[in-house]
Amino acid sequence: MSTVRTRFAPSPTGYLHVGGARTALFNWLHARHTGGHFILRIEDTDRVRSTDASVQAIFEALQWLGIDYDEGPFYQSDRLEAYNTHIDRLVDAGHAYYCTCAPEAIEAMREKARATGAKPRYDGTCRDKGLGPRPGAVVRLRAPFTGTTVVNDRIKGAIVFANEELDDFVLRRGDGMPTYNFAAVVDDMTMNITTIIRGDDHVMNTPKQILIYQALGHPLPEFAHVPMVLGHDRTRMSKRHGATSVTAYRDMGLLPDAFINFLARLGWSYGDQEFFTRSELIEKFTLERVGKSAGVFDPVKMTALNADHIQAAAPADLAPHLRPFLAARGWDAADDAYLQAAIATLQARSKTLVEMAEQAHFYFNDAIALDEKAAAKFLKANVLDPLRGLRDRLVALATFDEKALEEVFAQVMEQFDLKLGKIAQPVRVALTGTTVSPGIFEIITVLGRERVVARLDRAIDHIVHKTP
RNA sequence: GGUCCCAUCGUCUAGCGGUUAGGACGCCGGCCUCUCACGCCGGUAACCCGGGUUCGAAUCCCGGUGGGAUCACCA
Repeated sequence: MSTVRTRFAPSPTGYLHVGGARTALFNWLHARHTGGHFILRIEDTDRVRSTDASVQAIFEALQWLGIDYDEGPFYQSDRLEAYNTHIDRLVDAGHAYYCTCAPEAIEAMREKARATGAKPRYDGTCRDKGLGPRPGAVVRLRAPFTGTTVVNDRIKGAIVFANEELDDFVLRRGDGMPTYNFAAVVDDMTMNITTIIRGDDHVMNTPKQILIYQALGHPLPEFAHVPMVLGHDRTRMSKRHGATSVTAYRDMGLLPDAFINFLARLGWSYGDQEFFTRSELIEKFTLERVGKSAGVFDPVKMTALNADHIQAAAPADLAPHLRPFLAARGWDAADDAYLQAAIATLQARSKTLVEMAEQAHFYFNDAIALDEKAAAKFLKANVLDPLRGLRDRLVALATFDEKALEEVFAQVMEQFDLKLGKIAQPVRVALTGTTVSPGIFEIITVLGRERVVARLDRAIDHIVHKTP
């Protein structure tokens, strides 16, 4: 059995969107699972809509997703020679022919056909004229009128098309560029692609492509059409459903591993399991377990999965992902050990890296802003002495760890007859400026004695000056 | 409209003739607790409809309905 070869073949006419990312992912997973090769090919035969910025955007998105390729990127625009030699083969063999019909004329014949309820297809005016190459002429496939073409899909099973539904479609445009269907077949053929995994929206192209394979006398690859990703209104996902660009999810603070986990589970399942690491995905992914029906993209569930991944990750692995978000806020996270310690306290309370960065504010801002309401409620004269007592004991503490801290708090609580809640909240406000944060002992330990004492002093000062 | 695909809780899904139809997200209770979270316990909620086949259908077949995709010298 020959080794599996899959490919992702986006057209660079915009950013990489969610559906494309999932197609890329499934191709990649199938290749990695089987020990095959994954190839990247840029389908830029549309000279008008293709842009270099889009190509870069696609690279950037794939890199973030962690989807690497073994061959490529190949550009169809570099391969015109290959398409032309195959066109010549087809014309010489009589499987294709030159056509000089004007686009307007063809549109007119389609209109007419639609009006009479007939199929809007090319009428074959040039089919038997035996025309040779000439400027502006297109090349059409001589397609069969009768019979049937069947797609044996790995996901959907056998799909039968009557050939009379197809017409002599264009293989090469008047400007010499191949059409999508032709270029895709020539490329898949010459790149020895064994398994074509792509979106559902391509099934209607498949019989046309099969006809081309047959005309070229080449064995068929396997096809696997993955169901669509829908928006909340069950229509194909688009801009009006919110963010569709992959990099937008990066910027929202998703972890790439969480994102691919979510994408994989949208359409693919493995029993009751929801959480998959990247290597588990590779190990367990098979086309057999890809479902047949389209699925709605649920950002809430995606975020929940992201929270699970954040919680399961090692702080050291999270740090590089969090850094850009800290930097964007102008915070200095150069101290890696400090950053990781801070992360460890935030993992259970962050659904996204954005949330984590926001909650990390007090770790990276020594000039913390005291929330007005919080200060008014908790930094009052009645806690002045307990805070002072705590401060002095902390300064005197020999070992500054959670165990010692708990003892110190216990002493202060007993001395002033306070419950932990009564002292923890004022301290929390003093250290973070707000009433919400990780556990009080955790943040004291992470912040370290110097910062803690300085902030307690500030709070004490605040009480002294703001309170009558 | 033609052609093609699809159909289990609101959503993602498990199920591949016999299950109290399971899990996850969400939502609602409760517990835990120094705040917020995490976690834990419990609850809510589904087989699109109609015919067959079968001792027995969510599972197989047919029809309907609904949704989606596609009908280019775009990919």
